[in-house]
Amino acid sequence: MNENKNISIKDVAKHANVSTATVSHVINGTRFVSEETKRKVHQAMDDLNYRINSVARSLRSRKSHVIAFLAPILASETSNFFFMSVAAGIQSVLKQNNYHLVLSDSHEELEFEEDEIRMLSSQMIDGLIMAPASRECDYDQHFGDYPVVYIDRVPNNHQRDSVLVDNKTVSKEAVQMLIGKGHKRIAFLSGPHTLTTTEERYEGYIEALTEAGIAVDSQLIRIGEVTLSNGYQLTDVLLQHDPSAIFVTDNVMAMGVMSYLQEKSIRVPGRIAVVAFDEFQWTRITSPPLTVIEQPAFELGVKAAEVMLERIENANAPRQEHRLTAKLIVRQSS
Amino acid sequence: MNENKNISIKDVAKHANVSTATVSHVINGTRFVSEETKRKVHQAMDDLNYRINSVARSLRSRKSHVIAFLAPILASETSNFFFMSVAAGIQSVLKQNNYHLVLSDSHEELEFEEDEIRMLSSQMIDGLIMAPASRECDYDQHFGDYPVVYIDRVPNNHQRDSVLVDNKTVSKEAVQMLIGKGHKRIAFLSGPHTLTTTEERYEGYIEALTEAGIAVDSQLIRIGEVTLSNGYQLTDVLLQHDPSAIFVTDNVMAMGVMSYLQEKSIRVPGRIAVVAFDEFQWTRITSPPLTVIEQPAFELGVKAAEVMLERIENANAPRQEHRLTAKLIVRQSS
DNA sequence: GTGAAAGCGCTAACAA
DNA sequence: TTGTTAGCGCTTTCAC
Repeated sequence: MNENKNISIKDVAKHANVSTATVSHVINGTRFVSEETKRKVHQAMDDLNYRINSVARSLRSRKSHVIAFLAPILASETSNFFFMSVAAGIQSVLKQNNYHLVLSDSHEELEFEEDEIRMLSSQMIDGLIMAPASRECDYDQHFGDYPVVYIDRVPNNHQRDSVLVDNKTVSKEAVQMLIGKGHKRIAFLSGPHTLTTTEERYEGYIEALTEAGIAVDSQLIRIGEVTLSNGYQLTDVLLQHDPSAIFVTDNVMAMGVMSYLQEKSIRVPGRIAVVAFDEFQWTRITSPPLTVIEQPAFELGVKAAEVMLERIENANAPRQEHRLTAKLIVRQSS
Repeated sequence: MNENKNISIKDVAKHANVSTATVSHVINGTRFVSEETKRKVHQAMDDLNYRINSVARSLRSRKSHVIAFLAPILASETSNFFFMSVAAGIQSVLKQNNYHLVLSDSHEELEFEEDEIRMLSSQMIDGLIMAPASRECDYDQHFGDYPVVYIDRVPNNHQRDSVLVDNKTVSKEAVQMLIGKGHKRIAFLSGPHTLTTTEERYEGYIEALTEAGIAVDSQLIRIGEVTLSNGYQLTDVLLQHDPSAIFVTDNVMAMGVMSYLQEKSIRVPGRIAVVAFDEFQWTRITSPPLTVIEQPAFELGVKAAEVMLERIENANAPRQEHRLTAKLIVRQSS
């Protein structure tokens, strides 16, 4: 296929009349080499079309300069965009620091996730950034000897660095905004509380109500599988309890909500106001455009990568937990 | 962090009182080992919590069992979902065959792409599946000594396997459907023809018109940057030329179209019909729900992975070009 | 300023 | 049925 068959550092050394050590040092800048020798080596590398074999390099140096990102990126069209933005953020700082990113999918399922961790652990990675699929799992027993940074969510009782969104604060803010507009019966629609994120959003909702002296009505709280059709059905159920607003903590469910309201010609926000999580392009073209909470996905990735690199530098630095602020974007649906 | 410091095959061998060769063969099933010995070896591996070092394994065996997928996965929230579905398809067959998938982002930019190819080529991959960002580039000079399968699009004059969507046929079908409903002035809105996909869709459009004896009106054809706002603006321009239908070959532009029509309260399909590319969940919740062309993204990935594995098996098999059929989903917008 | 050589953890040819 | 050992391509210590 290509003439770059098996050109090794040895061939380059021979061609340039130097030792392999010198070639290696030229490549890595790890010790002084005279200009003249450098020139010869570069010449030889060009002539032979030499490409470093980073597998051999990793084996010897015990560093791969590869960071893995494990998240439910293939799971659904919504979660995948959030995590892809996170990935883009991670990538941007890794690239600057000469690290590489490997994306790995967890399917949001524990079993898949463990498989991937096993695989990654044997591939020699220098670090793992992950959005755990479960709070309950004891991940530590699966990890290899590399730093781990949790992103977006964390498992219970973990001892690692983490970079999270301040879900509670922004959820509270959103609900308070609704309360400020006179809403008293505010429904809460979300996926199961198996993730710390969902739980935190719930807490924000409860706190806003409580502080405003509004009684929490369990009829207005619905938890269910995160699908469009489930959002649709639960909206139907919720409407029987006469809410004047719905706070949906998931984007896909929000589509279900909107499709229900549209189909039944229920006026938004006249009859019912809607606030949803996540800013996607489609939230601007619903009728009316949606009020949403925009999560700093890219920045989450940037921060996580920064934390990772710091951790690699200094294994003993104190543990960090970062909370990034999300932004409420008020549009016509509320 | 973890007690699995440096357990090698050697430690296992010592612990089990066998040779490293035996351990290796137990792991890989590459030659007969007595049950008794196998048991001892497994025992030792468990005791020591041994994990294979696949870097060493790759170095020695010159196979990594890793396939890379290079595509514009981080570029935009739309393209990314298409390619993530492709990735899921690839993943599903690789997993069954004990291969691993590494996702790599091209940003839809040649420079990024070359960077990634360079990096991948030094990482010892067994194959590369890619959606080239450009038709013009001579990719072959960048590739290493592994098979390459093009997916979704191909560069000019390539000599590789490819797995593509039958864009022309389905586009033609869509336009014919519009013609069948009496439309004569059908607008065509797309991104630049730098990708084979866009070009093929254009050909389908032209062919449908021509065969129906409808003159092609260049005023009804608009090419532009693939963004929501550009879709919005070009719709405004197009409407000055009185089309009764719009065929948009890109999903993000379609959002722009819909947002314009909605904002100006233009009836769909009464005043203007809309057909767009790609089936996303949001296309079901626009008013009215969109008629779209659904690409077999997952199947594309499956096929590409299959072709790749065949190619790895047999480097000299004849070159394959596969065309998968896309599906027109007629909903209320047309 | 540069070279020789050991060895990372594994696989596989050869030997027994 | 199993063991011995060379060597994959690189980095890095030690020596000069």
